[in-house]
Formats: sequence, C-alpha cells, structure tokens
Amino acid sequence: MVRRTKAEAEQTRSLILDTAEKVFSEKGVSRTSLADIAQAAGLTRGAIYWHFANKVDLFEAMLERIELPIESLQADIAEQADPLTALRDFWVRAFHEVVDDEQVRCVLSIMFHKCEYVDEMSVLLHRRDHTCCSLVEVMTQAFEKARRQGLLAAGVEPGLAALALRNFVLGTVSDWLFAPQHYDLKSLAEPLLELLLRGLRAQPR
Amino acid sequence: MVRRTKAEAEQTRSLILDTAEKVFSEKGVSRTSLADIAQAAGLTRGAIYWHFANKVDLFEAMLERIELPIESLQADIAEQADPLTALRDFWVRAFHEVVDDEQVRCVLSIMFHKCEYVDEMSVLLHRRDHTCCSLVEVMTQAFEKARRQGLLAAGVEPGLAALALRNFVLGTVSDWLFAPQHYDLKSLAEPLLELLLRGLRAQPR
DNA sequence: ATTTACATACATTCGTGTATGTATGCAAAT
DNA sequence: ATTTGCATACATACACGAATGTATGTAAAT
Repeated sequence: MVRRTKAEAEQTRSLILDTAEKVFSEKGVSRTSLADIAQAAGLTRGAIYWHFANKVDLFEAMLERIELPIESLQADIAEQADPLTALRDFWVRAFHEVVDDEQVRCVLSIMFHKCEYVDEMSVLLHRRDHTCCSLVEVMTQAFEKARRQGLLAAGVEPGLAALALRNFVLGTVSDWLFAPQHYDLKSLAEPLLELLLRGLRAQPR
Repeated sequence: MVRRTKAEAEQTRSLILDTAEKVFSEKGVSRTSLADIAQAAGLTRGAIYWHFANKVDLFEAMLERIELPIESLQADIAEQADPLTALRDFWVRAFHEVVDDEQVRCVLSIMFHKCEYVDEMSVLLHRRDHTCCSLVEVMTQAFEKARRQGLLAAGVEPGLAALALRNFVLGTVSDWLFAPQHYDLKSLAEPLLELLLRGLRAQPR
C-alpha cells in the first residue's frame, strides 16, 4: 500500500476503529496489542501510529463514536405529556438499539466487561462518571415533573426513583451483554421497564 | 526471610491474597505484575510462585475467598412467611455488607470494574454466569411462592420479576462501587429495594 | 538428610515507541 | 503541460523495558 488520497486515509482510520472494536471485544483491551489490531485490519502498526498517538488515544477515539443521547431524553421528557411513559419509551428504544446495532453492542460490551477502570483510563472514568450523573439528574427532573402532574405515586422521592431506574437500566444492559443468549432483550425490554415503573405511577381511583 | 513453619507459610499465603486484593483494585488486574504484589507484600516473586502457579491461579484463589450466600437466600425464602420481604431483607443485608466489609467491597470492585471478562479468565466467566443464573432461579421461586400466597401483584410474572430484581441489584452494586462517594448506600439500601418491590406487592383493598 | 519455604539470578518473550524508508498525491513554479 | 518540491500515508526496522517462567541457591524445620 502506498500514498492514498485524503478520503482513503479517513477510510483506513475508520477501518482501524472498526477493527479495534472487534478485537477489543474479543480479547479485552489490555490483552490486545496494536499489532493484533493492525494485523486484523490488514495493516501494520505504522498505520495505527500515524492516525493515533498510542493505544489509549485509539481507545478514546473509539469511544467518541458512540454516545448516549441524553439531550434527546431531556427533550422527550419536556415534550411528552407523561414523563414516566417518555422514560419508558426512551429506554425501550435504547434497549432495542443495543440489540440491533452491532457497533453499539460491541462498544458497550467493551465498556462493561472488556476493560479496566483504572487511572490510566482517566477519560473513560470521567466519561462514565459524567454519564451516570447526567442520567440521574435528567431522570430526577422527569420524576419531579410527574409528581407535579400528579402522575407519581405518593411517597416516591424523585431522586431515589431516578437512582433506582439508572441502576436498573445499566444493570440490565450490563447483565444482558454478559450473556445475551440467556434471554431476548428486545421482546422483554418493555415488560421489564413496565414492571419497574408500575410501582411508581400514581394509582387511579 | 527463610523457611517458616507450616502455619507461617499459610499466613504468607493469606498475606499474598490480601495484598493482591488491594493492588488489583488499585491498578487493575492486567496492569499489576506479580512483582507489584510481591513488593507490596514485602516478599519476592519467589514466594508467590511457591504458593500459586501464576497470576490467573492467584486471581482465582482470591475469588474463592468470597462468595454470594445463595443457599442462605434460599433458606430465608423457605422459612419466612413473606418471600418478598425475605428478598428485600436479604439484599439490604448484602448491600450493608458491601459497605461495611472492605474485603467484599474490594473484591467486588475488582470483579465489576478492574478486570476483563475474556477467554483467559474462564473460571471468572463461569463463576459469574453461574451466580447470575442461580440468582434468577432462586428469586423466581420466591416470586412464585409469593404468588401462591396471594402476595404478588396481579399480572407480574415471577421469572420476569426475578430478572428485573437481579439486574437492579447487580446494577446498584456495580454503579455504587464505581463512585461510592456519590451517595450513602447503607442508608438508601432499604428505600431503594422498597421502591422496587412496592410495584410487585399485591395491593390491599 | 531431606524437604520446605522462600530469595535470587537468568533467559526469553512480548509490546511499545520511535526512527527511518518509500511511494504517492498535490501544488506551485517554470 | 511538465517538472520540482514537499507533505502525506503508510511500511519496515530497531532499541528498549517490562513481565514472565524457570532454574538455582539457601537456611531452617522436620
């Protein structure tokens, strides 16, 4: 291979990132060398070092390509009449995306089970921390809105409910990715979330 | 240091395991060398290689020292009148133990955030898989018993409820261990679980 | 005297980072 | 329209440290 055009170079960059997702998810981040990724991509380490400073830099670039659409969740909550249903639908869609989108599934399984949260990965640490906090904040707003509308069951604290829902959602994705063959997340997504939310909705009388 | 008595040797074995817990949880499993552990324990690699075949063997021995008391949960469910309350109390105690017992906290944080679930760690993989399945089985029995006793809300499938509760519980422990300073799990353990279970209990009328 | 419980020393492998080589695309100068 | 020059996009080669596994040494316990 020799000098390619700019567009082709961008293509090999994407190829490296695509390959990294696969190899990382198979061998784990720390057990895969840059030579492993290069070989799997049909390149050499030279190509990787041209596009990325080192393995951590490549890993971070890989993470950058997917993100949780929190603003979208916030918009859903603001727009829709029933914030609890908005929450449910958002997470059902998210679960469906996890099942259907191989890239999302791959990267999430890396983040949950194929990497180590240590100092060296400070970007990863802060990303996850930030996402966790944002989720609780936005979902707390949803439960507060529900309470104002009389849609929240009595005695349910919005902050606590948001915490519980976050833990449940992340736990569900994590556990399912660990053993996807154990059950069909796509068909159980809505029933599972409805089970959680049924106790939080105000009882009609 | 030279030849110690049998009891002293067992003591250094424990020292190695204790030290491994700490160093693994600080640096991550794959980033810590056996030299790191030996130095932190005031020993040399020779001592580690005497007691363990290699790092994976040491890691597995470390895991062996803690286990989830599933039989205890099964007994609680069988003995107590209200299986849902038994479930709640069991997990509240478990959460409290996570907060109070440094060893448990340390090893769980390693299992959740400081190691990679890849082929090489097949023992770890099977352990986690087995624990997850057992949890769902035992808790399904609890929900089935509750249904027979008329304590389960209508329309709640025991298997689905067990799955939801497992995901919630593991997600909660995982998320809290990731950032323990964010909230006090000890005081929130019961409210969180009660929040989950309130929707699953039969409504009195 | 032999085995135990380590410490020490050594060889080898593996991964990284960097330095260098090299063929090509592109842009300006002629 | 060529040619010239340089930057680009990699491949190749090399040097280094780190970690592993093993072989050997050694003093004490049995």
